Amino acid sequence: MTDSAKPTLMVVDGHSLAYRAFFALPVENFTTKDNQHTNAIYGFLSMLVNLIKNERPSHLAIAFDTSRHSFRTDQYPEYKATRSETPQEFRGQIPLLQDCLAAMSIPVLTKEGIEADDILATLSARGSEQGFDVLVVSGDRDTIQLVNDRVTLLYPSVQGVSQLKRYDPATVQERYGVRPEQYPDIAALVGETSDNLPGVPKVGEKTAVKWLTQFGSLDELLDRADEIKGVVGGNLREHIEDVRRNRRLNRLLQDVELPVGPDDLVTKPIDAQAVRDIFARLEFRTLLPRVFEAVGEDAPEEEAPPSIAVPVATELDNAALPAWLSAANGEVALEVVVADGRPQRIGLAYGDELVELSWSPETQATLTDWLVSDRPKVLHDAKPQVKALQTAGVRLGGLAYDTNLAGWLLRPSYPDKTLADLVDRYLGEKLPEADPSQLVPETEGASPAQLAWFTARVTAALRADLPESVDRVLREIELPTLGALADMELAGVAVSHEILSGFSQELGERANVIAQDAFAIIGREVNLGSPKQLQEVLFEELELPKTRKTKTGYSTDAASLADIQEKSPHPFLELLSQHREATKLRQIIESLDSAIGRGGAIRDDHRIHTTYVQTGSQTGRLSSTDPNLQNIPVRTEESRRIRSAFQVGEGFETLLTADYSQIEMRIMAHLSGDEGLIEAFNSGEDLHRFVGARVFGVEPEDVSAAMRTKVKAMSYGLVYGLSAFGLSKQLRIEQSEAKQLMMEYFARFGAVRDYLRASVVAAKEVGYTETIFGRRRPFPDLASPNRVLRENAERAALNAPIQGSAADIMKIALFQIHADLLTQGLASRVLLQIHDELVVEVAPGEWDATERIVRERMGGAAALSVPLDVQVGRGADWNEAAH
DNA sequence: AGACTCACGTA
DNA sequence: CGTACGTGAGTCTA
Repeated sequence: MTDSAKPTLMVVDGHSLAYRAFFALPVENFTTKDNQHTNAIYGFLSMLVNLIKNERPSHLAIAFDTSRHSFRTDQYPEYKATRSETPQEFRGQIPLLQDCLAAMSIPVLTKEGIEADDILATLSARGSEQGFDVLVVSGDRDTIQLVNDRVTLLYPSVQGVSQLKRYDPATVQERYGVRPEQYPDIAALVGETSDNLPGVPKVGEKTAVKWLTQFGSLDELLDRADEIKGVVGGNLREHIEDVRRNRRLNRLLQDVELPVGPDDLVTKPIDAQAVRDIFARLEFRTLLPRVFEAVGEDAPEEEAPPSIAVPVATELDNAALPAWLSAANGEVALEVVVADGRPQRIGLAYGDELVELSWSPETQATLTDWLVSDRPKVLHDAKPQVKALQTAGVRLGGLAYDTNLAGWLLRPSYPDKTLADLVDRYLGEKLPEADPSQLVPETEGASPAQLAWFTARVTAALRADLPESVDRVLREIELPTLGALADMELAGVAVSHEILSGFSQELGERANVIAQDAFAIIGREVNLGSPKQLQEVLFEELELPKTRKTKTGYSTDAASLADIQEKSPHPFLELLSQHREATKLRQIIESLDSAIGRGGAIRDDHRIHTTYVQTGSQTGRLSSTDPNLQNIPVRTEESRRIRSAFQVGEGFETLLTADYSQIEMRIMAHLSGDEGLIEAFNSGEDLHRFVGARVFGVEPEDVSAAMRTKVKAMSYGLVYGLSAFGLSKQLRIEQSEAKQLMMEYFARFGAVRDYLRASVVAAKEVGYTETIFGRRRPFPDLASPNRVLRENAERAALNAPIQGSAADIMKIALFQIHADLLTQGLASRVLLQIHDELVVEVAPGEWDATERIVRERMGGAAALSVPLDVQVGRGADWNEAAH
C-alpha cells in the first residue's frame, strides 16, 4: 500500500442483509408493473448507498451464499435444517440485486460450499494484515469473532435494516462481557436455534460468560467440566460433544481461496448507463441520484436531475385573468385550496406558467365561465375541491384527469395516496413540504400553483403507465362518478336525532340490566367488552370448552359462543350475546348521532354527510367513512329501527331505494356462460328455488326452506372461493355433506366451476385480474410458493372480477342517474350508495320521473347475457322504503 | 398517544 | 379453510 491515507476495506454479507430488508419493507410498495418484487433489492441498495456515503470505503466487496449446502452441512447435516425455506419471492431478487451491483462496479464474491461469512472472514483477515481498516457488514452474529483493533463490525439493530450498530472490541466487551474472539465460545455453549445448533440446556449468556471468565478458555472449561456443580454441571457434561461441535461449526474460515485479494477490490467508477437501465426496469427512481451522490459522481446528463427547479408562481391580477385563461390553450392543472369547505385560493399551471389568485366574488365572477366549461382540467384528489367550488355555486366542468384516481387504478393496493407520494414514485422527485414540526417552518411547502404544476407532470407520467383499458375506466367510469359522489356528500341524508337518542337510552338501560344478571351468574363484575377478561371467565372459571385460537388466546366471538352453547349450555353465554348485541347497536347509534349536522359547509342541517373514499378498495368498490353509512344494520327487526331514523328531508316527498338483486350471481352467469344459471335468471323463478330444484332434483315448488338455505349459501360462497370446509362450517353440517352438496351443484352448473378455475389460471399467467370494463387488479402472490399466501390470493383473484364488475356497473348507473336528474331539471337527488343499493331523495311530484330514470339506468348499465333486475321501494324513511 | 387485536356491522 | 370494507373498545407499548 502506497497511499498515505489509510485505506478502508468494506466487506458485506449480501445475503443476510438483503433477507432482513425483505422482511422489513412491505412488498406492496415494492412491486413493479410486471409483478417483480423488489423490496429486498431496494432495501439492500438503500442501506449500501448510505454505507458508502458515510464510510467512504476505498475497497468494497459483497459476498453471497451460493446455496443452503456448505462444508458445514457436510459435517453436520442438521445445520440450519430447521430454517424454513427461503421464499421464492426473495430468491428471485438475488440475481437482480447482483446485476445492480455489477452495474455499480462492485465485486460480488461467492464460492461453492462456502458461506458468505467465511468469505468475509478471509477478506477481513487478509485486509487487516495488509494494513487496511476493515469494516465487516453482516447480520450474522458469528461475525462478532472477527472484530479486533483493525476490524469493526456493523450489525443491523432490531429497529431496522437502516440502523447499523458498530461493534469494536470495547462494544463487544460491553455488550457480551467477553472479548470478540471469545464470542464463539459463548455461542457454542448457549447454542444457536436459528442454525439448529442446540447448546447446553439451562445455560444462557450469563452463565457462559461466568464460566469463561472463571476458567479462562473454553478448552479449559471443557477439560474441567466435572468441577461444575448442580444441574447445569450435569447438563454441560452431558452435552460436551454438542459444544465442541458448535464451536467447530461457528468458527469462520479465514483461509478460503479466493480469486481476488483486498487490493483487487478497489472501488471503480460505476457504469452509469447500466445502472440507469436496471433501475428503470426495477422502477427505482429516487435511488438513482442517491447512488451517484454516494460515489461522488454527477448524475448522468440524460436523466432528470434529482430536483428540477420548480417554477415560481406569479400572483395574477383579476383583470389579467381572462387573457391568461384564453392563452392557456390545452390542459390546465388546477389546485383549489379549500378551507372550511370553501375555496380560498386557486393555483393554476399551464406548462411552466404558474399563476395564483385568491378566491373572491370578483375572481369567482371572472373564473366561473372557464371553470364550468369543458376546457380540460387536471387535478389531484378533485372531490373535495369540486365540493368547495360547488358550495360557492360553481359546478366544475372538464375534469380530464385526477392523479389520485389514476394512481389507485394503476396499483389499487398501493397505500400512498398523496400528491407527494406520486411525485416521489412517478417523477423520482420530492414535493417541497413545510416541516410541520416547526411553528415557523424553515422549509417552505409547495404553493398551490406549484402543486398544480406537479399534478400536471404526474399526469403525464401516469398516462404513460396506464394501460388503455384502465385509462378508459378512469375516463368513462371514475371521473364521472366523482362528480356524483361530490353532490351526494354535500347533500347528506336527514337523520332523526330524536329517534336515535331514544333508542340509545333504551339499549343502554337494557345492557345494564343484562350485565347485572350476568354478573350475578358468575359472582363478580367483569368488563363484558374485554375479550381478555371474558376468556378468564369462560375458559378458566367456568371451564367451558375451548374455542378456536386467536393470537392472544381463545375466541369469544359470536360464532364461538354459539358453539360453546351447543356443546355445553350455560346461562352466562346467552346474556353475554344479548349484551354484545345491545351495546353494539348502541355504539352504532351513538356514532351516527354524533355525526348529525356536523358535515359540510352548512352546519346544523340535521343531516349526516359521509365521505365516500373512491380509492377505498382494491376491487373498485367505494368505501364510506366518517361515518360509514355502508354498514348500517339491517338483519334484525330491532336493528332496522336505526334505518327508520334515516328520513326524507324537508322539502322532499319521499325516499326511494333501488337495489340490484343478486348482481354478483348474475355477473357469474354472464362471465361463465353457464346455461343453467342463465336460464335461472331468465325464467323469472326465484334464483335459489330454481337452483335448489336442479341440485336436489325436485320441482321448484317442492324446494324446502332448508334446501333453499343450502344452495343459497353455496351460491354466495362460490363468489368468495368457498371450500367444503367453509361451507360445512357456515351451514353447520358435516364436511362430507358439504362436499356432496358441492358435487351436486357443479354437476348441474359445471360451467361455473370451469369459469372460476380458468379465471384464476388466466390471472396467474398475466399477473392480474380484469373486470368486464377493464379495471385491473394485480396479484403478485398468485406465484408465491407460500401456500397460505397463494391460496388467499387465489380466492381474492376469483372474487375480484365479479365484485369489481358489480362495482363498475353500479358506478355507471350512479353517474348516469345523477346526470339525468340534473339535465332533466329535477330536484330529486341521490343520497347514498351501498354497493348494490341506491337511496334517492325524491322531490314533490317527481316520483314517476325519478323512478323511471333509476330503473332505466340501473337496468341498462351493462348488457349482460342475463337481465339486471332492479327492486325499487318507496317510503318516508329508509326502513319503510326498503320494502 | 399510537399501534395492535378482537369483535362485528354491511354488501 | 369465504371476498370487500370501517369503527370502537380494550390492551399493550413507547
